[in-house]
Amino acid sequence: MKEGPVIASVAALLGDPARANILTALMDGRALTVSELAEAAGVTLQTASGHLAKLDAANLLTAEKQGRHRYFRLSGPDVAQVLEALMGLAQRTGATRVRTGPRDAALRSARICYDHLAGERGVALLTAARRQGLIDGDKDVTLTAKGRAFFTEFGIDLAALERGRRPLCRACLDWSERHNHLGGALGAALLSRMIERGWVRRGTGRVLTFTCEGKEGFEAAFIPS
Amino acid sequence: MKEGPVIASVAALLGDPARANILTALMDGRALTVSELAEAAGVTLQTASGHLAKLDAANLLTAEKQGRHRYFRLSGPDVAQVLEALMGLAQRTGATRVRTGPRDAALRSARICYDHLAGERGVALLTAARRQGLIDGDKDVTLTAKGRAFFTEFGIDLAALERGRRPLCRACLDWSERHNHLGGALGAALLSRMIERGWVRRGTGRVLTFTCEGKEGFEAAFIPS
DNA sequence: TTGATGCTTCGGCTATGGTCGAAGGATGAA
DNA sequence: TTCATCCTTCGACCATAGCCGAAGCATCAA
Repeated sequence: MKEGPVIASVAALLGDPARANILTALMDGRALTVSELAEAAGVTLQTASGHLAKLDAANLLTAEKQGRHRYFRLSGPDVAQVLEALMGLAQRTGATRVRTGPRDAALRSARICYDHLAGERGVALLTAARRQGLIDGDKDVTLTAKGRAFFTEFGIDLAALERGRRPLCRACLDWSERHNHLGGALGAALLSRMIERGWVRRGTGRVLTFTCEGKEGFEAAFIPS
Repeated sequence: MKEGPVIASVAALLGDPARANILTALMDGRALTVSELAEAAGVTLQTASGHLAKLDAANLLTAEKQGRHRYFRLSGPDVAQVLEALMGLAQRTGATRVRTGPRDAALRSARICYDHLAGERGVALLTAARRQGLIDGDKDVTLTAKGRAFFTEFGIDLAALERGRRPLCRACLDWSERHNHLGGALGAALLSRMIERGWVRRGTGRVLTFTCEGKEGFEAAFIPS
């Protein structure tokens, strides 16, 4: 009887269309200004400002002032994770409209979830990494010795990542697939490295597109023989 | 810009205190009548009826008529999973009040999540099972050959479970711990079997209490030597 | 200083929706 | 049939909160 309101206050924040738009706009992990978010949400500046104040007060967002601008970002990957879970639920329960545009297909194929790879490619990555014995475990996904060697070879400074506060590996449920993909510091580093290598390019919004070279490299590296 | 409202409609349903109370009351997987839910939510019968109609229309609940009564239950484990995720988020962001009563401690120790074991014990179970090589994998958790033998020995009819539609193993994120516990048909069967064996008893609400015998048996079976 | 830009606050309008009393089925018991 | 129980529907009330126009700060540029 007592825990209902606890979740209700959070859920109510996600339950307003304007705020939901703001949050989904931030799901790619970037920080956006108030004006940008107002446009994304389809409301005026004042209205957006009000919503952002509430989301900030609830610690779902963090604000950062830079000159005349104020940048907002999600306060953590777990916020994005809850949003993805809600999308999944909305999909199963049929609340979602049937959107089969090309943009949607692109999103399902590969997209950013906060700061790491999600979609078919993201799930494929984690699945392959497990099959090859690079990664082990269930939720507290851990790196095997073989995995450490592999990712170091791939160009990732694991020691640096481990100095940070953020967990190295983290499983994150994918809304379009129904499996996990790899989040955490390693997931983020992997995506940056892929972008660096020219394997993948950021499109508009959350869309990621793999280059030809990227597809080949991806498969050669993670799905050998 | 388009997916915001999709999640908003679901989130808005969870965002009303009365409805959130109803849903958390159902998180133990049991089916409850309208009157019981009205009392749990602290509203009158008419009000609850209205809320239930909405939740039903959104496919978050399923209704079942039995004589003069109408029983509602969650439409699936994923609903409970989203609720747990929201509780976790609420906790991290500080929306939750500090509840450190004995009931809360009991809940953290062991509780029902829809129909399987959650809390410290639930996480310990999955962790131990992985360590012993009974279970393998990340999200699509799978049973190893060793695991099949073990759980059959434990008194679970795996073949019967596999005839059902429900996935055998499923990882479910725990809100109090920050790890996964075991859901799915196997998770449910395990809990029933533990209750059958007198290892664990249902308390009020979602609380589960391990008997002395249960603690010993649990540790002997899952955390040997 | 003056002006422009980005954001916040204030005030008032409006609509949405949660709430309950009262009345109306539906089911089961006597 | 008659009555009691469980639930749903209707109607009306009311509070919450989303929305925008207008005005007020804050920052930067010239």
